[in-house]
Amino acid sequence: MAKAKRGQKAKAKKPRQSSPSENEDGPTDASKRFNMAVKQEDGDFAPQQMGRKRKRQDVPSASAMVQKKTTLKKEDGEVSSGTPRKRVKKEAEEKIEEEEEGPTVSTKRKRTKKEIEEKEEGNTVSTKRKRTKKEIEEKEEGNTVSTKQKRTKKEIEEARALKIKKKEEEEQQRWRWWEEEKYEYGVKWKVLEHKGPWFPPEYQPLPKDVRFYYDGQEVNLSPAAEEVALFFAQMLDHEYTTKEVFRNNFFKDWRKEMTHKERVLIQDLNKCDFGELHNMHKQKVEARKSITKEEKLVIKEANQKIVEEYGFCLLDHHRERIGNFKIEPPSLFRGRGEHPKQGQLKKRIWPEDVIINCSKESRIPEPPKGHHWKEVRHDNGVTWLASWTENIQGSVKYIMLNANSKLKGEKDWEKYEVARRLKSCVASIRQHYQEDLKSKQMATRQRAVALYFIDKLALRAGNEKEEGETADTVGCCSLRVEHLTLHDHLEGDDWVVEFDFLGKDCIRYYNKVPVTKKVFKNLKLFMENKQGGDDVFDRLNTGLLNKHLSSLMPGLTAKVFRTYNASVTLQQQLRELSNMTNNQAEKMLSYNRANRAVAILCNHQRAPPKSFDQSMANLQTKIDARREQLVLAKTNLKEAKKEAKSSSDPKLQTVVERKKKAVERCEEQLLRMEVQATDREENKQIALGTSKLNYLDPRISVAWCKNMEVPLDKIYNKSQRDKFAWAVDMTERDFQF
DNA sequence: GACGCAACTTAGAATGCTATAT
DNA sequence: ATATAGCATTCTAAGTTGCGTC
Repeated sequence: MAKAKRGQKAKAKKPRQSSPSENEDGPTDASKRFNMAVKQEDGDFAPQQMGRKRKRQDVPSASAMVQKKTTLKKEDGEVSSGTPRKRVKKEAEEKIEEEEEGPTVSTKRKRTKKEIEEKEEGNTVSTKRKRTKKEIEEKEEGNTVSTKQKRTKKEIEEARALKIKKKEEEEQQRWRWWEEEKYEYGVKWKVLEHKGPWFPPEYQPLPKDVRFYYDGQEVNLSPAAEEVALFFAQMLDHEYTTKEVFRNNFFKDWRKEMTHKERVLIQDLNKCDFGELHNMHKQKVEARKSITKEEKLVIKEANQKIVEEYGFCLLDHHRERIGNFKIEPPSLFRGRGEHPKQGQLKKRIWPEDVIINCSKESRIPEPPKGHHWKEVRHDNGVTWLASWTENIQGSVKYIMLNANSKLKGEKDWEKYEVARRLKSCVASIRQHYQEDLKSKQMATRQRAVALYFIDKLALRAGNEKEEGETADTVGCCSLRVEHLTLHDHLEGDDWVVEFDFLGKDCIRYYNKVPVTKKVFKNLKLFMENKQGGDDVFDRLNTGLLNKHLSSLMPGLTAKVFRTYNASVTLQQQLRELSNMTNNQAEKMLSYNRANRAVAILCNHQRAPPKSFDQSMANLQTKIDARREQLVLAKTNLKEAKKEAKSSSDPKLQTVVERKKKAVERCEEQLLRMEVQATDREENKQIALGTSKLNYLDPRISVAWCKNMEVPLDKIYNKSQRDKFAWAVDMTERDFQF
């Protein structure tokens, strides 16, 4: 069934071939401009945000990159507050460039202390550590009973020993797969054994006193209908349940789960009263919050048991953690953005739906009692342990290994090696697509412009999507005319392309980019005589693009450019921003700034935290209070000065000094808080984690830590260190991406 | 070369946990 | 002792890519 795809290439009107003269740019400013950009560093064409744009921030009239990329999501007709906010943001950013350390210092300091303690005392349970700390204090005060002291000392020692032992054990157990020879192509493992996935518990019907009403009348729902009703009731506080599409999809699927009788009765969602179900759920959540320590421990231990049993597998004689060993429980589908399928029932997965993959000679996992697997296969050409087909999109879901596993790590390493290979040939590739901008073939020109965007702006490839199956999002190749606005001149720049579209996860990409004359002219040509809904690149798709790329360099695809430009940007920014003479907090600041530059380049955003406005307001009241305090301190100082002048008492002079100090301290604190506020505002919508985890070659960071003498755990937490163990182990300080 | 699907990476939101502030 | 903030972890949706098929 060939469903209509948005922007059918065949339908799009064929743009006429341009005459050569029309596109002959000649050695104009355009090419000079481009060359300038190309010349960034090591002959690298620095990506737009960090290269050209960032530089231009210094020019007063130029607006900062951050502000250009307005980050609001386009949802529910929420209008992105473009300009007014931008101004604020720009000032904010400039300040941060100088002062960001305020908040960073404080949080970092805290962590440092904590971590030092961890190091010294061993990886003890927090309660233990707390007690120890307390007791040390008591000891210092000389208030403690001697027996207690002794125990404390002993405890500390024991804990320390335990930690060291544990660390050693961990190190010893770590599979140093990166020192082993790789398997032949296509072979992912030789032996794979596991227990199969963990299944969520079956539905437990509600107690009788929790009732559902239809049209004011109590209805005793069948278990199947009740389960689905509860999914909806649990979400009542969520915005989803107010959306028309969500409600309709839910209601339609819910009715499918009803008995005939129920279906006849329940015809209108608006007449459904889920109040008691909703309240029960809320109470449960509350109850969970206020349980005792003991109960918490019991739950924790039960969870640990599950992890112990199902959370690991044996891969080629090494115990490896599984990333997602739990079968996804049934629920209402929560698509991102305006997803046409939001609210549909995501059905319960039974063992009968699940395919198991393991080695022949291993112990085959046992299906839950009374059930059987859909299939057991032994395919060592794939990495998954189990899979099932999900009912919303009909796509396959997999159970795979954790990021710290060999299978994932090796692939990750490979990814960065491919990106590094791109580094050595990126110059010629750029030259190549510059040439292609003048091609007689429309398809070639389109490919060249698309590549230019992918390289310069780190856009994703942009596959075609089936209309009506997913939210309407695009990437580079699937850009439509309505997503671009061409400006011959804009804000002092020539040939500016204004991008405004929803990308992956319905994250808005908004950017105004000065491009070369050739690119600009080509775009005009591509968009000529087209409607807003037509594809800009009607002769291009990701397959064609990637085919071309792989002919330029083995393994090269569109997404390699993202990895490459992200990593290169990090390295360059680190070199530019960090300084050995800085203190640790300042070094951390430069690292985070470099990281942030990449996040901006890759357009990694998050929704502002729920409590954002509140915590912002709290901070503001603190600032106001401090400000008042400062005024008071200043008047006090004046008074003191006056008195000191009119009297010859030398004591008064010291009073003046003291008051002066107080004013200074107050000013300092005020500044720090203001910077913190600015920083928080700035980071409101920027997510650093994704780039750190997926785009930045960890060896750059490891080498930086070594060179800067910053402990690695300042930039990578435990799981990140585990994921990047290969890089931590092999990277020397002279590593260059 | 278009298409569909399998397999895998990348993504932000939701939730959980812990240290710190009150 | 409790509330809160902020980071870590979990969850699963949403991308990219390659391959087989016609």
